[in-house]
Formats: sequence, structure tokens, C-alpha cells
Amino acid sequence: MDTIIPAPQGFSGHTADYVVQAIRQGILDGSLPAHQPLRQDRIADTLGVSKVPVREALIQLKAEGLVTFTPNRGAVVSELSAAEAVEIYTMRIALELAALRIALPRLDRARLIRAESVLSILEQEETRAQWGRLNWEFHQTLYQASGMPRMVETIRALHDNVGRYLLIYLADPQYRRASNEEHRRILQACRDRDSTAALEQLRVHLEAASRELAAFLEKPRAERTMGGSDHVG
Amino acid sequence: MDTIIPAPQGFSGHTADYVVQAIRQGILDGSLPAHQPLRQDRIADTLGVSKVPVREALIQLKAEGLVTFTPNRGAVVSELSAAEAVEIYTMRIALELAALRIALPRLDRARLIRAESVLSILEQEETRAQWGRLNWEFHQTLYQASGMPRMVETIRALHDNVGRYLLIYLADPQYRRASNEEHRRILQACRDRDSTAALEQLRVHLEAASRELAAFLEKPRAERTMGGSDHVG
DNA sequence: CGATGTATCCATGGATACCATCATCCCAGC
DNA sequence: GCTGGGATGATGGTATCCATGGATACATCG
Repeated sequence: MDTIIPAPQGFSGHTADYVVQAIRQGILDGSLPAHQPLRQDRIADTLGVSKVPVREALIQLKAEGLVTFTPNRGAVVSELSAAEAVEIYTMRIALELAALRIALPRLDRARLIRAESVLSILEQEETRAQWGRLNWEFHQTLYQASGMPRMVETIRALHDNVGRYLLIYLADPQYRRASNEEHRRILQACRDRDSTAALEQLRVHLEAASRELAAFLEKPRAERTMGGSDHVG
Repeated sequence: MDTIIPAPQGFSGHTADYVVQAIRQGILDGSLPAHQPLRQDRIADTLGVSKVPVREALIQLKAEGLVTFTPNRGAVVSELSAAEAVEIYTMRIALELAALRIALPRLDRARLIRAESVLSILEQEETRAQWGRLNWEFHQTLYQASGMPRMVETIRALHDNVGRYLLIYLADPQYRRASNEEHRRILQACRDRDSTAALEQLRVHLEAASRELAAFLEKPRAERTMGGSDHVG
């Protein structure tokens, strides 16, 4: 949080939304680790706002599941249990398969090209910080064609909840390669308008991630290797 | 809102949660109709709290989709378009089928009896005000056996978004009878541990509601008969 | 030396007062 | 009849104050 620039200028909309963005980004890129206390006046000072919009932001993030409140003790960054991870992936599989099924017949050339382009960047990206964003960008590009913004938004919130841990999983080059291949198969099936194959590949993709994340979270915290470096290779 | 007793006494937890409950109830039972402005200081006075927790409550309800914000104009009760209704039911079908599939093998005797009891009350209930609550109570009883609280909570929020309109749909005795029969078929399939039938009946149930609600919302507002009386028969 | 009680500190959660900004409405003036 | 410009009122945000309860350090007692 210290490094976040206190720059609310040029921001339209509610101040709370600005605070939400700042905190969310900190959680997603790992600079705000699980159990990190989120002190209201400290955040207010850092971002150059007052306490009220900070509390409003924390409440929004609570609704997304990214922070957890304890009465009279304030908010901390949420920790995910293995069971919760499985639950989130269960919801993601249900919703993302539905979204893709609806989106498939509406995927136009432009969108497929865009998905292809995101995927190429993702495959060559060596910096962990961008993986989560690009990964979501790829999936979102497909789902948006469903014309169901609320469903896409719900899926995004679920994705954000596992985003931090996904980075750890992707730090292993083997899993990263597998993930990229799964993305390619999904995209190819979309190009072929092969609905059955696309949905099946998406299911495989999500189930693999669910399995690996659950296995990771079932290990005691001490044994977990969080992937130290910003570069792999 | 005028009739709500300003009685925060005996309420543990955050004041905002108390305000959320009050406003949510007003929206669900129809006393706060769509497009009703939700004035912050008026609500604060009525409930005997200050403005701050009211704004926090409105933000929570925004996250649930029950209220809509317009910059510098505050919050109003959300209105649902036909497209949004279809979107919500698409999400409900995806999530509720997944929840029921997981819950089915874990449904014990006690829970089935509880569901049966809720259904009996619902079938004999003549007062509209309770229909929404009892309807959700029935579905929730089944889904809770999944052991996935977050999924159940997400489904509840989606249910609340269509709850108001469901009442109109159920005001027609014909649809009400059909709905009750669908509930019975779902419950019977659960008792028989017939997973395929239970999921299929749930899908039929939700798709029927989706179809009727979409048809209702596609009519111009002037033509809509909102079902005047509190009693049918 | 360990367990328990106590004083202090500190952050939360909420109330209150105040203010800039923006939307809306009403009305004069053309 | 249309337009422009105050009143008016609500939002959204700041600053300040305070009661409550958790946490910690310390002191006292067994």
C-alpha cells in the first residue's frame, strides 16, 4: 500500500470506487497478502481521502469476497480455504460454461482475433504481475459476447478471488504450459464453432486449476512455496 | 418505509446490516416499488440512525443489484428489464442445478421433512407477503445440503432480484398451482434419489418462471396488472 | 515463576456538523 | 412559449468527536 500513488485526480465517479480499485489491485498483485489488516485511517491517509469512502470501499470488497470483517477489529485481506476454493470453482464452472454456451454463436471475427491476440501476449509474458490480468482478459473476451454483463461481472468477482493463488500455480512452467495449451484448445473449438468441444475444454481447464489450487491450499501454510522470483525461465 | 419501527435496539452487529434488512424487506414485499428514490437522511431519520450507515447499506444493496445509483442523484429501487430477467434466470439455472446436484446425495431425512413442511405451508398460504419468503425457504433448504454457503448466498441474491415480480406471476391461481406441482415433483425426485429427474424438474420450474417473467416485463408498464389485492381465491 | 487482574492504548463504528457540487424547479423576462 | 438564472434540496465528501471493545504491557498474587 505504501507504494500506491495518492492520486485521486482525474478520477470521475465515487471516491469509494477509486479506493476499491487501489485495494483490489494490491490484493490481486500480491502486495497485500492474506490476513493483512486494512486500517481505515492509514488507507485514507495514503490515498488522500477521508475515512468514510474507505469504509464504503471495504464494504464493496467484502461483497466481492476479497476482504473479511471482524466486528470491532476491522477488515483484513481474505484467506481462502481449500473448501472455499473448490466452491468458487464449482460456481465458476457452472457460470462460465453457461456464459460460453450463450456466447459461442455470437462470437464474431473481431472478437476471436482479439482473444487470439491476448493469448499470444499471455504466452510470451514473463512477468507474473500481468498473468492474472491477461488470463482474465482472454476469458472475458469470450464471455462478453453472451451479452450478459451481470453474469460476466459475477464471474470476474469469482476469478479475482482465486487470482492471487492462480499466480502461484502458474509459476510452475509445467502448469503454465498446460494452461496455455488448454487456452489454445478452447479458442480453436470456438473458431470451429464446435460447441461441445469448447465447453468440454473449458471444463477441463477449470477443473485442472481447481484441482491444483485445492491441493496447494490443503498443504499447511509453512510448506507452501509461494514462488519467490518475478521471473521464470 | 414510514411504517417501519425505528427500533435498532437488540440488534447486534453493524448498524448498516440493520438498515440493509429494513430496506431489503421493503423492496421484497413491494412497499418500496421500482424507481422509488431512497433518500439518505429520510431513511436515517426513520430508522433512527445517522447518514453514514445508510450509505453503507445502500452500497451493499447496490452490490446485490436491488438498488441503482446515479451520480449526484442518489439511489433508487432497481427496475428489471426483460433482458436482465432472462440473464438472472440463466445464472440461477446454472447455479441452482449445480447446487442441487451436489446437495442431492447429502440430503438427509431431516432436511427432506423440513422441505416438505415448508411446501405444505406455502401451498396453504393465502397471503402474498409470505410467498416469496417461503418459496426461497424451500429452495434454500435443498441447496444448503451442498455445504457451499457462498453459492447459496449468491443464489439468494439472484432470487431476491426477481422476488418482487415473482409475486405478480404467482398471483394467477393457474400459475400458482403449476408452481406448487413443480415443487412437489422436485421434492419427490429428491426423495427417490433420482438425480436426473430432480435436476430436470428444477430446470423446468425455473424456465417456466423465466418465460412468464420475461413475457410480463416485455409488456409496456401501463398494461401490467400488478395484482391489486393481498388475497386470492 | 506462572497465572491472573488491571491500566492503558488504539482502532473501529458511529454521530454530528459542515461544505462544495450538481440537479431540479420555478419564475421572471423576452 | 421559450429561455436563463437564482432558490432549493440532495448527494457526496471532509473533519471532528466519542463510546465501545480488543490487545498489550505491566503489576500483583498464588
